[in-house]
Amino acid sequence: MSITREKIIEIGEELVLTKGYNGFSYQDISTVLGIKNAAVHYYFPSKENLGTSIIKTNAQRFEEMVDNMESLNFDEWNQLESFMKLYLKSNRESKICLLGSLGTDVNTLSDPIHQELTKMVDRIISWMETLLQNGMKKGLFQFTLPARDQALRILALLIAGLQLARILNKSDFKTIYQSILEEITPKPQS
Amino acid sequence: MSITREKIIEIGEELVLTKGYNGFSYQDISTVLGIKNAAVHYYFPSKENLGTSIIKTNAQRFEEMVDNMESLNFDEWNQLESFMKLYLKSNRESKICLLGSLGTDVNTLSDPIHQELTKMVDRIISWMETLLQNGMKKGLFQFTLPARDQALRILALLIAGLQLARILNKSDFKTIYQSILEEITPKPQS
DNA sequence: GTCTATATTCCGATAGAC
DNA sequence: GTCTATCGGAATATAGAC
Repeated sequence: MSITREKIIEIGEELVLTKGYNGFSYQDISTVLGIKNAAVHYYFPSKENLGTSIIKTNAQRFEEMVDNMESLNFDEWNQLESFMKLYLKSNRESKICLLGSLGTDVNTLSDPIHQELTKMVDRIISWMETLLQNGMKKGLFQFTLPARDQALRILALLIAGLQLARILNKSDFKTIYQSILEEITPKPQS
Repeated sequence: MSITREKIIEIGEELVLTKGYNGFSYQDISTVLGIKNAAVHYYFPSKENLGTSIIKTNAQRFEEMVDNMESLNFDEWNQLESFMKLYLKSNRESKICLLGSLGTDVNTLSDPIHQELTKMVDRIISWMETLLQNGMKKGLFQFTLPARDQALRILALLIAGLQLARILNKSDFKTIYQSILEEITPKPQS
């Protein structure tokens, strides 16, 4: 796997998270690398190829993280918190979430990239659903909704939290972040 | 105020909500109106002018709705539900929220439009904060967070709910919608 | 005041050089 | 295999016709 190819994906992802899929061009990428924009087309013939690769790379990173946490025997609480900390990092860097960014542009995306996006969201939701379910059985979490609905809520709060924080203030994301943890923290019996 | 001008804003808003700010062109608008794209520049010299007008029109509509609900003596619960029903309608029409759409593209927007966006989000949050505060005093709502934090959460859930629903399924927004109402519904003492 | 013809820049993409 | 010169078209925008 070429190093240039990897850098293109990396820069492309950064651009999707900062300027949006329709807000950047091959030029933006090639300038950073000091090459002509057409050179990017060698690695990714169309922007659709690049977009798909960005999502796939991101999805793969997610799977590796999950595998890692499993092999390190992270409990459900720590797994969820590790996932959420990715969003804390994005907030610090004024980036938004890949899912929220592409969610805005979804109607302008071709089928392959659209499908890849749907697949990734499905995967994350179902991962979190299982995590919440198992964590609740152990008493690590407490919530009343069906686990999938609770997962939907958490993901939605993270996604729009980053968007709102970029418009308003970074601290607003931290507020939302904290409220998520409180939402699922087991309450002592009264 | 010219009728063409109003139609341009209307079509422009629709396009921001379906394809994103960087996902449509003056051509898209002029084609619908059966004129040349340059005619749109007569009304809005630059896309920045159009973008600003779209936000201002939207913000004005919000203020009119609030005024209306006040004069009709809507209680806080009905006011919040009316606001949220706007999102139900957007979900049916597969549109996302203006705030979420522009939140993705915010780094590509020029200062005037960026400021207009910030102003509108600030206004909505503080409106909802007051609403929640007053409604809680009357016993219409129940929540433990500071009112502004609770408002942030509700807005975030609505914004990302629409984005996720467009990627996954319309019914996922309804799930989130319902969960918001449950989140702030007063619980009977046990 | 309203719109069109036209300019300019930039985009994604191809053909071909090295 | 890697990259550049270049194309066709679309984007925003101006100057000027009616």
